[in-house]
Amino acid sequence: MTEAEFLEGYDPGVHERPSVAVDLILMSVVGGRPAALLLRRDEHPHLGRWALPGGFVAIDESLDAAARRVLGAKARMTDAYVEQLYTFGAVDRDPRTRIVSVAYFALLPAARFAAALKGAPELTLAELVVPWPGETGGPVEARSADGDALPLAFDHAEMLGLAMLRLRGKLDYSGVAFALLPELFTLRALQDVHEAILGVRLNKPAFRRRMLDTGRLEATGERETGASFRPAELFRCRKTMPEQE
Amino acid sequence: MTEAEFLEGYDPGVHERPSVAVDLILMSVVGGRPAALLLRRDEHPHLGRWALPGGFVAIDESLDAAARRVLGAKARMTDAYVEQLYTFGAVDRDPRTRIVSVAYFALLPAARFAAALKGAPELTLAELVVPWPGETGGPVEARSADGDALPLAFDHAEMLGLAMLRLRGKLDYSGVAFALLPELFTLRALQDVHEAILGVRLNKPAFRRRMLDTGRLEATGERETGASFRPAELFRCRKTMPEQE
DNA sequence: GCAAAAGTGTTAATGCTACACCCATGT
DNA sequence: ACATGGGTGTAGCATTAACACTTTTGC
Repeated sequence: MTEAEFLEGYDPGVHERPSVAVDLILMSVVGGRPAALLLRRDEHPHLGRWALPGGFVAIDESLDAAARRVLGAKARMTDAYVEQLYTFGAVDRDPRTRIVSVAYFALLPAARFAAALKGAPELTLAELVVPWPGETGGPVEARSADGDALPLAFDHAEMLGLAMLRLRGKLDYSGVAFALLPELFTLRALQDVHEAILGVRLNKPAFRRRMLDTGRLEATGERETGASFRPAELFRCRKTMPEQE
Repeated sequence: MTEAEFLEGYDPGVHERPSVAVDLILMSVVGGRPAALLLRRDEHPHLGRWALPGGFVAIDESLDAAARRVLGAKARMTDAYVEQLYTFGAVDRDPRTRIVSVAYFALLPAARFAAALKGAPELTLAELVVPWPGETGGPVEARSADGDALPLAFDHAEMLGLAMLRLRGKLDYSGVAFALLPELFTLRALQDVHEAILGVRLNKPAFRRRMLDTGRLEATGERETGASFRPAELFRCRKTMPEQE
């Protein structure tokens, strides 16, 4: 029997299958703090709690494609830095039925974050309360702009915690920071992003030199405008795609 | 309507669902080289090629539990360091039907690796051919002890590549190296593991000091036996579980 | 001129590399 | 005694942290 003949007669069987979903952690740094976009659940289960945007994976759709589809449908976004984070598969993580969820994070510059909020008013900006320092990747709390706690649905607090941990880990060797900044940015803005994610204050001269020495930055000669003091030079990330993993 | 009433009446629906599987990368360092255990496929598809041990996730079984079940069933192993690696979800990754596969890796000391091979003779030891240096986490080739190429089934070469990359990344901050060594080990053995995974030669005195300074090692006072030269001291990893992620 | 933040130079501390050397064991 | 690898000390080099300082803009 050839492989083609085998496939012809293959019966996928009837064992019960879990549903497969993707959940999207739309992240940015807003006002010097890490933030994510959440949806208020208006149905059971976890009615009234806050959840990550997500959706089921179609049978003819790859996981990555599903993540991008959700990005477009829920946040009206096309291009963004998207990366798979972790797959959550506890049996009772969703009380309705068995759902295995592949968590992705998408990194957005603050401006496009705000635009997404405008274009999709059902989304809410949540500031992430990360237990600095020495955090372990455990659950992270969310808080509204007013400071109110936003109780999270399902295992989404764990997802946010893991996303923060991954981000921290990749910060200094993989251009993720640039995905959180506009095309042109100042070194100060880059430092702010690093400080927000790491949760520590960094030394300015050391940080500048470290960044410039990586060779990933390209000076534009342009200057920031609008400040009432010396305008900072604008840089651009050299065209090396932030490599996966 | 309360949440309980909602769940009572919930209909999981009839949308077509992918199968969910786990694949297990059983890794060790054997003879100074990274190695994994593979199974020869004796059925279509990919008949005659080499595959990672795996299995479908049952409807009432968490992903982690499925990985441990496969570990026990295919390798007659109970305790090992097991960690989720990545989830592979391309539509056509398996020609039979849509299968989303969650890859895990399990790290074993060389001795238990050999024991697994004995207890499960259908397994084959494969040496991993990693393109040093500057590898990107791309596909990795496997080779038998005799040096013959072992063509891999499905996307398992990508899984092996990603496992090597992850291992490399976690080596210096997360006790993964200790999971590849027996309970008691010499500093030379620890260095051999590091060199095998990183693919570079390390400086002996610097490596010793770096390891001792971490505080993760505990001197036992015991000595290695059987060598025809000065016996090395045996160390133990201090009881801090190798932290996840 | 003053305030505020950009940007630069200089020094100190730290960690790593390389090499040399001594130590302990079996033959 | 010697060969072999374990183990330690020291000096040189590179990277990084910390501080002080100069520069440039708006008011």
